Amino acid sequence: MKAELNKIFDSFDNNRIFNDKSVLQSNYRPDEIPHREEQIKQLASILAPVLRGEKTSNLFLYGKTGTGKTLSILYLKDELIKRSKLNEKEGSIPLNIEYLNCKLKKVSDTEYRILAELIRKLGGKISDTGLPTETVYNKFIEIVDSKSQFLLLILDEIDQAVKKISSDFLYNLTRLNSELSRTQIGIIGISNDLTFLDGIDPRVRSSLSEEEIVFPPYNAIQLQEILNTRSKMAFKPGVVEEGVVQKCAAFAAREHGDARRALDLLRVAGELAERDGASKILLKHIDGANVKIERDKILDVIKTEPKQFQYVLHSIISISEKNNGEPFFTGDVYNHYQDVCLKNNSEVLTQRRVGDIIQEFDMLGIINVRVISKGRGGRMREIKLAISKSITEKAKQIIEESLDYR
DNA sequence: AGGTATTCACATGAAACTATTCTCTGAGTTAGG
DNA sequence: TAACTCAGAGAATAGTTTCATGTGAATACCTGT
Repeated sequence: MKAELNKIFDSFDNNRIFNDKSVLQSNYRPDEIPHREEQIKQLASILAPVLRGEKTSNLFLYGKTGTGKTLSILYLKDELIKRSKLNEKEGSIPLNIEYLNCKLKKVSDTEYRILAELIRKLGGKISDTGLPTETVYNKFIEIVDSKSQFLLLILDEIDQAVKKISSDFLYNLTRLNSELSRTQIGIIGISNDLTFLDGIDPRVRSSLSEEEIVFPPYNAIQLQEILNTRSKMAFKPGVVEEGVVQKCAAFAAREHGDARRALDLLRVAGELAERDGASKILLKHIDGANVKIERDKILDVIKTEPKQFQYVLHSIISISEKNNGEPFFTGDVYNHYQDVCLKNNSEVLTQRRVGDIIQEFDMLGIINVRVISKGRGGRMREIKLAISKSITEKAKQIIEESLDYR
């Protein structure tokens, strides 16, 4: 045993693969952002007026995940702040830029919490709950207006937030300036969803997206370049086998040019190679990484789902196994789910709710769902599992463990 | 045959309810001067 | 009299339930030829 352990530790000790793994992690911010020069220039020209103390247009950034939106805006934020420090002189109005990701767990997805988080970032104190939203607004205004300044609010993944909150939130945001006397606020929204603004009140839309910038996906060649630069820093020389980078890029290009995904692939492939004790990252490690990422993502979701979701999912998996992958319907799931609940002495949710849960699994990509009508046979969702057998097995096991099943 | 009307089995939407968590307020209690 | 405690009122949220209404197409039911 000891010998084995030592062997494992040794192999990690004389790490032959990684030089600096953090370069491949998603929070790493490179000095250069390749292939985004155009967007950054646009951003800069739109935002530059703040340096002269003029109000900027509100701005909206679009682009799929992993197209460098966040990276670019953060880069520009730093540059602007640097520059405004430089320009600072008597009587000039200070510039403040705050970045907030609306999707983070602690921010969750309520108007209240977004504001509270902003207040905290601005140095105020506010409790997590219990106060009327009104109070939080007032506090926010008070703190922003306590001294004169320019404030740029960067709201990342704002579409996620608005999905949950009513779009009144956006309306309130756009009106904020009229409530403030000494401070000017500019809003920069970031959204993954290109159609996001379609369903929004036109007045809000026009004032919120006075300017828009679209971040197109990277193509395979651009991805390769990005990967090459990073891999030079991340790995020791010569460990990346010929074609590995190309393959990573190709995988990610297929997924709407998601650079984050490509970097993840490369990193996980490196980790797999390391664990294998291999001296090089081979093509097969990429395939392994692809599977592993997918698997971890899904299993992680399953683990964190609440009890009732797990019962429903277990039912879905059981039925799917019985049906040999043939699609089945809402009613089947509900019946099975009822049995499961009764057997486990758990309360039984209504069909209405279970329907919603099924839909949420669809959104998570665990199942595929389609509403079909079978004429007189009724109208229901056709359900198919969207994950491979090895994952369902594991998922079932996890659920049974965590629920003390049956 | 061709055209309506029905009907099934849910989907989808809105509103209301429940339990929990948190703040704030003010009454009552306590300890120190 | 100041400091402390503690119950009760209000708010917000997540997760539901209840009630109401909507839906796509296979089938049943007509209709006139």
